[in-house]
Amino acid sequence: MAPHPLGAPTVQVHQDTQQPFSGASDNEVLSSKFTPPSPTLKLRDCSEAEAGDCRGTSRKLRARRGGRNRPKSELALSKQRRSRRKKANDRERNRMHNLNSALDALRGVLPTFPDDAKLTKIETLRFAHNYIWALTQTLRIADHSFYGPETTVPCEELGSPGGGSNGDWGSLYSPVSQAGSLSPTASLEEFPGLQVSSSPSCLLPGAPVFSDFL
DNA sequence: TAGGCCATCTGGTCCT
DNA sequence: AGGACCAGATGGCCTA
Repeated sequence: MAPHPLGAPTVQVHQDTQQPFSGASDNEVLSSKFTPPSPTLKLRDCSEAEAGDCRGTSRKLRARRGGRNRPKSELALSKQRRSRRKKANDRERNRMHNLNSALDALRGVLPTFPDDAKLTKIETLRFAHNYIWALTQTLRIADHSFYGPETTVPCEELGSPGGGSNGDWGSLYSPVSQAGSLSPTASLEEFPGLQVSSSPSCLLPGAPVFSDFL
């Protein structure tokens, strides 16, 4: 598997994610939702097994075949399916917990106030996306001012990703602006390197105008 | 109460 | 064969 940009190994997996259901066992969960195998399974089992088994193979033949290939009873098959499903559910649960841990880690590095409502998943992703873009633009502007202090950066050059349409990028801080719990300017107080200007101009070296991103 | 968000289960598909 | 990943379904919780 290719190395993950987020650095999967650094993601903390909490104990409770490893054993998430201390209260109710998986068996309880499964038993409450488990749906019995479909009636068609019986037919399939028969077709999967050797035709002779369905027509009544002699005991001698079955005995000679040995334990491994011995066709399992309906009960055993059902047990096996249930066991596999249970294991798959556990893995899926852990996988989602890992995903949520990574999202939490991402939330942790995004500039929000402690009393802000927790960003939803989609908000976190959009915010991170736009935040990275904003930081990238800041670096670009910093480069411009480094090589030429008098240099100004036209708005067109700063154009937002995706061709400058406001589509995706209209959502910079949208999570919070939509929720009303975090304004762009408020969050930017935590960015020492970033300055906010109410002016529509993009010509302030080193000062990205976040209102242009909105 | 409707709508949004979330966790979980589940079956399908692809890969090793 | 078994694991990872994905998307749909479902039900619970919370808030406007």
